[in-house]
Amino acid sequence: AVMILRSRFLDARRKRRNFNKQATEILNEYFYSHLSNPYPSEEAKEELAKKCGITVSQVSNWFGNKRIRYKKNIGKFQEEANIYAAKTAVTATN
Amino acid sequence: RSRKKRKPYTKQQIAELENEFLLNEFINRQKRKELSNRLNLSDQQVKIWFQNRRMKKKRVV
DNA sequence: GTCATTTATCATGC
DNA sequence: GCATGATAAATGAC
Repeated sequence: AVMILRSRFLDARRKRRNFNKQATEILNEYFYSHLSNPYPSEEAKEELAKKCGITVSQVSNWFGNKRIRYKKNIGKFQEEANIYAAKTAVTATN
Repeated sequence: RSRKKRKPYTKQQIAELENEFLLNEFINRQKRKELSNRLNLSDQQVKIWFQNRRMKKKRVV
């Protein structure tokens, strides 16, 4: 019983903290501009990690969660998809 | 062929798997069979558990 | 065998 | 009360 409690306490990686708004923006921009193939290469992950101020593993976690949750309920993310689609469209014209 | 649903193992099962992992990170067929039999897990499940466990160990930096 | 994934579950934030 | 990030089973490429 003590071991169980200790193992859970040591599992501090699970003490989650939300990413800041800027990092989420960057990740979403990449995701929705690569919606047909949302699998960033190792180099792309490192670049995203650097921009967002997080680790490569955290980038992988974010894309893993995003892909499955988007696939499971596309309707819920429709509004969000439109926002970033418009955003990338604007930057493309500039 | 449908994907098998992920089912978390019990504390008892994990405790015994971890204990065996301390002895040797690579389990042989013999021990694997006896361990899977004792824990009511398939031979494949024990094999996969050790693979994932080695990845987890590597991940801790 | 490793290793990037998929999927469900867990733990926390708010 | 769900959203979100991290972890635990399970699959598949290689």
